[in-house]
This record gives sequence, C-alpha cells and structure tokens, in this order.
Amino acid sequence: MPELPEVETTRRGLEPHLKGQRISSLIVRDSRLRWPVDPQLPELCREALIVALRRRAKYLLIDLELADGRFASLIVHLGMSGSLRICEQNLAPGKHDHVDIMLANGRLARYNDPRRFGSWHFSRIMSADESRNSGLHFEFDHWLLRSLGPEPLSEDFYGDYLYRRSRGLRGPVKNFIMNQQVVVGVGNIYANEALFQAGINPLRAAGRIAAARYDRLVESIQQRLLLSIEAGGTTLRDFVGGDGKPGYFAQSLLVYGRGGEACIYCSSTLLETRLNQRTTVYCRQCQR
DNA sequence: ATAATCACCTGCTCGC
DNA sequence: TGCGAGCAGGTGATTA
Repeated sequence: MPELPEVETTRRGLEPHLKGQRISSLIVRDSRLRWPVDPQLPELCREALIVALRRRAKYLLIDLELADGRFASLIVHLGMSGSLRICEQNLAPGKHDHVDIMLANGRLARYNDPRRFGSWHFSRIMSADESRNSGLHFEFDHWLLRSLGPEPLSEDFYGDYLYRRSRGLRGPVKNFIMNQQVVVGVGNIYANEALFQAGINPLRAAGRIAAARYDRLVESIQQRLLLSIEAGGTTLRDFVGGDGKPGYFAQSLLVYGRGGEACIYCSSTLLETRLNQRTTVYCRQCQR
C-alpha cells in the first residue's frame, strides 16, 4: 500500500507521540516478515530514547539514543499492507499485529502487516568521523538504503536529471520512474497519476522523451505527492496513518482505479494494461 | 548493463 | 454457500 505520501503521513502522525519518549520494551510476536526480524531486536532497543522520526524513500527511520549513550536507528518498511499506529497499552493485539514498541508513558506504537512484506532492521549510527569521511547523506550505512535514488521532493530531483539518466533506455517510462534507484517514493498509484498529469504515455520508452517533458514530469510527480500528503495519503482498503485515521486522497485520483471510465479531460475511455505486472491506466488521447 | 519475471504473503472480489 | 482464479499500495533475487 504505502508509497511516499502514506509513509510520510505515518511519520507525521507518529512524531508527536514518539519523539522524546522512552521505549520500555519492544515486542516481536511474529518475526517472519520480508526478512526475519533480528531476534536481538528487543534487547537492542531496551530503554532507548526516541530522538527523531525521519523518512527516507518509503522507509521510516526511528532514531534512538541507546541506553549506553550510542545512537542507532530502526529502519521500518510498511511493505504492501503495513501500518504503524499509536494505541493504548490495554488494547489487546489482534491478527497481524506483529510488532509493538512499548513506551514508558503507557502507550505503544503497533505494527500491523497482513501480508508480511514489510521489514524491521536495526542499524547503529556511525560516529561523526565515520559519517564525515563516508560522503553519505546518512549517519549510518545500511544495505537497504545504499543504492536509493534522490528524494522526489528535494533539489536533487529535477528534469535534466531524469533526462540524462534515461538516455539509451528502452523500457517504459513508467517502470523508469518506479525504479527506486532512479527516484524514490513513487509507487504504482503515483506513477499512474503523475504520468497522466504530465501527458506522457506510460508505455513510451524512457530514453525517447524530450528534456522539456521530463521537466513537466518532475513537476507532476511533486504535485501529486504533495497533494496526497496534504490529504493524509491514499486509503484504498486498509491504510491508516500514525494516528489511526485513513487518508482521503483516493477521491482525488485522476486515473488509478478508473480503467474503463471516462477521462476527466477528454471523456475518452481510460485504457488499462499491465506493465511489470502492475496495473497501468492511461488516456490514449491525453497521454503521448 | 538492461529488462522482464519470479517470489514472498494474506485477504478480498469475481465468476461459475 | 463453496471454490478456484486473479488481483492488491513493494522490492530483492533470478533469469534472459
């Protein structure tokens, strides 16, 4: 489920409840996630202070000051069906509630993930010296984050970057912008939405799109993501943010889930096909 | 190197 | 009402 707006919505919902709180214990009920959860995770997090909540790509980073004074981060991915939300400690865990972060203040952050495509990792933060010398954007170096592209809402993401990276590529532009090594955070919903707004046919070869059209695509990606964040993300089935509330961007979707219906601009029937085994919706009239 | 496919899971909807 | 097929917001690994 979660693409960048949903992860960012989760981060914003959790931040006021988690930042500055101490972890009393961490409970893993089912460690069979995308990658097995480190059996030592609860011990590693015991009595840690949560100092910040960040997001990188679709990963949620929970920064910790450990009991020994060192720093570390929990790296959480929500996969397709995950959510992390605040609730009271007297609320009994239900089906698929795989992880709890118990807080000293009587509340907890509960991770629910029916499909178990999400993941939890622990990474110590490098010392200041190591961080300076590494040339990385992060204070820690984790294999999951190592080869990610730029954040779509940052200055490192602009039309000419996409243009240059795409030269020579013959694959569809939709696959190109969903590649997290090219740009992070864009999943199936927002790839469809942004390409529609930009007037670009998702099947067009990435390497055959002019520079000016990539300028427009960057604007479209940024606008769709920002509008969705403002709306609290897209809830199709079960997404809830950190405060447990659904997002209402679904009502603003331009093409996703509307195959066979009329294009909002030209009224021609929206086409539906599959690209990289993902449903792709577009207007043949408006998208070239 | 690039591009396409597979694999990992549960839950839900659809057609018969 | 039951049952199999297909599909769902992601992504690393594997295969051409």
